[in-house]
Amino acid sequence: MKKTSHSGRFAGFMPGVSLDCVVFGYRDRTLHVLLLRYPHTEAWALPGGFLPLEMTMDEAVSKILAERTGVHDIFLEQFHTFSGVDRGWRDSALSRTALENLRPLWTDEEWADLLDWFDQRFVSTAFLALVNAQVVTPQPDELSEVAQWIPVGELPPLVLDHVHMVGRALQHLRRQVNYLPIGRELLEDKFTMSELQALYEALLGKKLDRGNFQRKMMKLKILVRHEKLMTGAQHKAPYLYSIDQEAYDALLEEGIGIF
Amino acid sequence: MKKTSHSGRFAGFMPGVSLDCVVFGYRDRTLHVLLLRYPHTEAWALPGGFLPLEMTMDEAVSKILAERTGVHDIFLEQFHTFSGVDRGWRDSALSRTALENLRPLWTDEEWADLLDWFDQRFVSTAFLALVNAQVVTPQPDELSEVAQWIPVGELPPLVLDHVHMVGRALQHLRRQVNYLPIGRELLEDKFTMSELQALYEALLGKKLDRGNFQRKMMKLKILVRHEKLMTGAQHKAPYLYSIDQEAYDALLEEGIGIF
DNA sequence: TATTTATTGTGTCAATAAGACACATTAAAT
DNA sequence: ATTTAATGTGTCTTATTGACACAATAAATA
Repeated sequence: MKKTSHSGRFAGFMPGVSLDCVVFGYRDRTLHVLLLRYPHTEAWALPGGFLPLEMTMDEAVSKILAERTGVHDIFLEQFHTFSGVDRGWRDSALSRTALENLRPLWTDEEWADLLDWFDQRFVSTAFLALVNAQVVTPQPDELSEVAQWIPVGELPPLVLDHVHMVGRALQHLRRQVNYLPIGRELLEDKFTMSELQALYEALLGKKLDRGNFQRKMMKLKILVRHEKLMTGAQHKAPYLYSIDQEAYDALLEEGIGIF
Repeated sequence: MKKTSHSGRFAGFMPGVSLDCVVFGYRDRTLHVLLLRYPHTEAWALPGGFLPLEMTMDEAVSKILAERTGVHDIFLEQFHTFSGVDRGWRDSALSRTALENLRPLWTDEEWADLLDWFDQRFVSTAFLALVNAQVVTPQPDELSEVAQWIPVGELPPLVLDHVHMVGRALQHLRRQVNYLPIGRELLEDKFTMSELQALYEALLGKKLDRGNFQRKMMKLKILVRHEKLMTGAQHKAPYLYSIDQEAYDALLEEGIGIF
């Protein structure tokens, strides 16, 4: 197969093709997104990167996420490919500044190479993932100053069309809820019923009836009840539950409609 | 924005990026796919093409479909981006032959240019559409010998990973049925209830109860009943129905769960 | 003309699910 | 011992689903 025409640092990547990750994390009863901040700016971005010639997107996106944030071994699902005509780093002041602040990291030659690469229009395929934000602590890479969980309701300025990407990812997720029992990836191994309910309420953006929620979840037969959790709070101690992996997988096969 | 490095015939396109259309048509109570056959071969393909630098994918895919098949003004929805490492025309004997049979159409110079272009690895975003196969008659373009409706159950050999694309499109469609009342695009303006039922059965691949189907569709309040259809057959004449556009659009806003 | 045939519109009935809310339980504070 | 706040569970009404029955009817047949 023909080699790309780009040389230097980016010779091994498909030109004009990029990947971005919308990683949702759950913490403090709120849905968060994993964002990177570029040095010396207010410009944040989704973790993303480019497609190596010898990798599929699914392979590449896992690698990119691990390299840029340290987050690894999670399930990423493609949800949309963004192809705006002006999808390029030169297009907005925000992304241009973010790029220029990286200047000190490279030699003149590298910088010219890099500018050339970033001057392209990129078509970007976006992936979606769910993790437990209490357990997963992202680490920024050399390109970013901060890697952080940000509540979806309080998004800072993002480069390119990344705000739009987060919106589409949320929309996709809310539809998914009807097909897949979500929770395993976002919560601790053991959790209370009200924690699970709070998660669904955060995802769906609406209140649910407590009694009905409990009945509905138990009828799925994927929850196992464990010992009670003694929090020290002045009320009845809730049971802890966990997800039965086998039953869960079996349910995924059929697909279900809840809510 | 930086220009692509390709010259000649393909200078105006994003390198390594392509688009494909899975157009489903309904006819004879069977779901069909629109396919093109390349000259002097048994190699069929989905209508596809490349992404012009100045177009979004949504704009480009409509243009491509119109140019390659004459099918225009239909709603195409992106459903997946395929990124196999070996997605290239040189990868399989079938697609290589299909390409070589086009040799007579070009001069030596054009041919070299073309080979160079087709030697790339392509990342392809696939779109999905629904039309009434009785009304829409596809016309092949200069690259293809035949443009034809083929039943989804009888797919011929397809180039690249196009079989896989059709499979994913079908899967996507079956999930969509749960959210959107499909039918408007696939049937005539007026149709009988059993025609509508047959369509759903073709899409879902399973039989549905006649009485319950009728009740369920009527409860959606998007069907308008018209005069009876006198076919001349020896049985009670069925009513004709059509879809109330306003009610239909309103329902799309909310989203529904049926079946 | 009366009867048969194939298909259609609608009705019924039991089983199941959804939504709203009530009530008793319980760990800790008072 | 009583109160408090949250939890587990039950109940009741209303919708929804799935399976099936039955009458209506346009044309063919006798």
